[in-house]
Formats: sequence, structure tokens, C-alpha cells
Amino acid sequence: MPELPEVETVVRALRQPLVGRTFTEVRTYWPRRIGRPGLPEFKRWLHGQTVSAIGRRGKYILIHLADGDTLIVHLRMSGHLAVTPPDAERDKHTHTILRLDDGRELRFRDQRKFGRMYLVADPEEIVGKLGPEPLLASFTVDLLTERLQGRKRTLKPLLLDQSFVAGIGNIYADEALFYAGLHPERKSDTLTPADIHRLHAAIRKVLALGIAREGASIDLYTKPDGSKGEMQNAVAVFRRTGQSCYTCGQPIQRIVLGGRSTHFCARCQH
DNA sequence: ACCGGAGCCTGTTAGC
DNA sequence: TGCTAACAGGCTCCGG
Repeated sequence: MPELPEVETVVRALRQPLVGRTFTEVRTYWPRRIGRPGLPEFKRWLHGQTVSAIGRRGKYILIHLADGDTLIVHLRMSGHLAVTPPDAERDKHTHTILRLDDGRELRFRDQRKFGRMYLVADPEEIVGKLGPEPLLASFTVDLLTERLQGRKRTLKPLLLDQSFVAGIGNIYADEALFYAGLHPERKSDTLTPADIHRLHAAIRKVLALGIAREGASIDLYTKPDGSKGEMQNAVAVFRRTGQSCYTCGQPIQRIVLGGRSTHFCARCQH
């Protein structure tokens, strides 16, 4: 499940092979992959465009084009991007191929077909509703406190809400709540200033750790070159149901919250 | 304001 | 052993 650290890892890996390249051909085998505009316009519009920069907003990959437009990619559950030689064998789940002027190809593979590509003049059309970037200096304890004002929400679904804070998914939500010592069913309006302080620190800690370890290769995520990240070996609670908490030794519990499996230590999190 | 459920997908796994 | 049904999971939309 690519979340902020996984997407950041992909962006860093694609920067060198992609910046400065021009798209010379667009092929897609699953038109619904293109979120907007429609496929014919997408093809016409992207043809001949040159990549000026590549960045990230939440879980969205932003491929900035020289004329000011932006190609946006969301990997959702199982999306994978790679720059490959043209003669590389095509995986059966590769549904979109963007040919580059150096002969190589940017390939979008997606087993579950949830991922999307967008081509827009203004990226705010797509990412405008996202909450703050949690790793920027501007994401302060005060900002988090302010965003919690007047709200009464269960913490786990709140962390998964991209309009509250951008980039957190199921893995890092569970990990952040563990490090904050907060129960996933805790209501947001019961947090003390000390709780908010710990939550703020925990969010940044787990996301930074995820980036340092180049993502969690749980399920299908791999880096663009196909190798695995290391974060799956550093999780405290995620998918460790029944195993001992590293802090207190109690078995990790699993519940379902907001339709998402949720893992936590009942002794360490309140 | 907040929550829950459906829908989008398909490979894997649990259950009969 | 072989089949089917349930499940996972990010996000959007809808209804309560």
C-alpha cells in the first residue's frame, strides 16, 4: 500500500531518469486508468511534453511539465511506476506505457487497477483538498491542535482522512498511534495538549522512518527497480496480530475501524 | 459533523 | 483436494 514514505521513495527514484525527458508516445490498455481528461485528449495533450520536475503531495506523484501542466499519478493499492528499456518484458498488469525520447519507457503497472493518472493545467484540481504535509516545518503542534478544534472523531479514521493530514495510510496510522500511546478508538476531542504533542511527534517519526527505510514492502509495494523496502521489518504493530508488543510483551490486538484493519497494544495505548 | 456502506479490482486465503 | 466466498485496501460518493 503506497503511502507517503513509499510514494516519496518512488519520486526520488524517478527524478533522475525522468527529469528532462520528453514523452513521445502514450499507450494504454485500460482506459479507466486515466482519471481526467478523457483518453484521446490525454494522449494528444501529453505528446511532446517535457518533464521539468517531479515532486509529491500526500500520496500523489506530481510530474511537472515544461509548459506548466502537471501529470499526476496516484498508486492507490497496487500501483507501480518504473522506467524500463523498451524491450523489457511487459508484465501482464502493466496497463499504461509512456514512451520517452531516450528510447526508454515509463510504465504504470497496477494489479488491482485502482491507480489513476491525471493530466491537468492546475494540480490543485486534484490535490487541492489535501490537508497539510506532515513532514514540512509548517506542520507544527499548533497547527495540529488548531485542526483538531471543534471536531469529535475517532482517531484512526481521522488519521486516514487525507483532508486532515496528507499521506498517512493504514500502516503509518497504526504505527503513529502506537508511538503516541493513543488508542485507535480514542475520540479526538478528548486529547490533552500532551497527547497532541505525542501524536504530532509520532506522525513525523514513523513517516521519516518509513522514508529512511524506503517504504514498507507489505503486499505488493516495491521500489521502481523492483527491490523491496525495509520498513516492513521495523513495524511495531501493523499486521503483528497476536505477536508480542516490543514494549510490554502483551499480544498485539486487531480490530476493524472504519472498515480498516487496525492493530494496537491494549496495554500501551489509551 | 461524523459515520457506515457500496463500489471499484484481483490475487490470496479461509471455509466448506 | 477442489471449489466458492470473503477479504484486503485508498478513495469517492451516497444516505443516515
